[in-house]
Amino acid sequence: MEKKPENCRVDNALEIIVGKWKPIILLHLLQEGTKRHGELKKNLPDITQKMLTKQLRELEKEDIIERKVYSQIPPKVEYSITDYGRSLEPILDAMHHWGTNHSLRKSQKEAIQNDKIS
Amino acid sequence: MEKKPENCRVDNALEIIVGKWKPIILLHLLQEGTKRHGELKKNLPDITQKMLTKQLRELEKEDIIERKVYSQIPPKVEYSITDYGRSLEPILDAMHHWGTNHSLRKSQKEAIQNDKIS
DNA sequence: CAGTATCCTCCTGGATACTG
DNA sequence: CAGTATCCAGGAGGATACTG
Repeated sequence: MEKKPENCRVDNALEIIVGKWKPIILLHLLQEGTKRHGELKKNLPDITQKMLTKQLRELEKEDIIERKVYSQIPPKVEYSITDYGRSLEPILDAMHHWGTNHSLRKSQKEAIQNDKIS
Repeated sequence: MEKKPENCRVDNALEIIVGKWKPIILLHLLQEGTKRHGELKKNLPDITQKMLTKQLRELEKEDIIERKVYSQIPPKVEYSITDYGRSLEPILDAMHHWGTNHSLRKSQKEAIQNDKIS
């Protein structure tokens, strides 16, 4: 695996992960297992149905999640992480770890700023 | 560090890294050390000056890189990774690793498709 | 229940020209 | 050399209404 900048493949991973709701959707499926469309919607109160469907479809197209349709009325659709999708977990963990530390750092900086002012 | 989806901090990290040219800029600075504006431009043939400046400014604002200006004519400006920026390396490595494997996987899939057709 | 179908807004990124 | 200043196109994401 070449590490020279010219051979950068970071964007290949970013393409998959980037999307307003993709990381949080992946965390739900990774940590809580299979979920129905409606359950995800309930856990993501601010997402619209259109966006939820769109993000799920994009993840499905890349084999990150699996979509299982039950032909019944009313319809039932279940989403789950694929093995391949699970391979993203170290990346998501690393980002969550860094992100947690980053927000800490930011609030500390702001505290210092406020001290200076007062 | 809570790992429940509701406490997701992945986006905090994504915000910093996402940007058409940020990952590759970071790799250059991480792996080749301090660089002048013009050197980066030369290594990134397709970037416009406006975009290069914009991406660098955004990284600087987050303390990921440092900008050092030499007051002389003609001007000289050097960019380098900060210690804090270096803390992103595990994330970038993980994404590069995953991304390399992902493009391999994709080309294998395409090969299978072509076999089926012919 | 789990979607489509429209319409709309904003923001990212690019082309191009100019400057201390 | 290392930037600004404009102008512009495309796409991501959202609001809302409808449907098998």
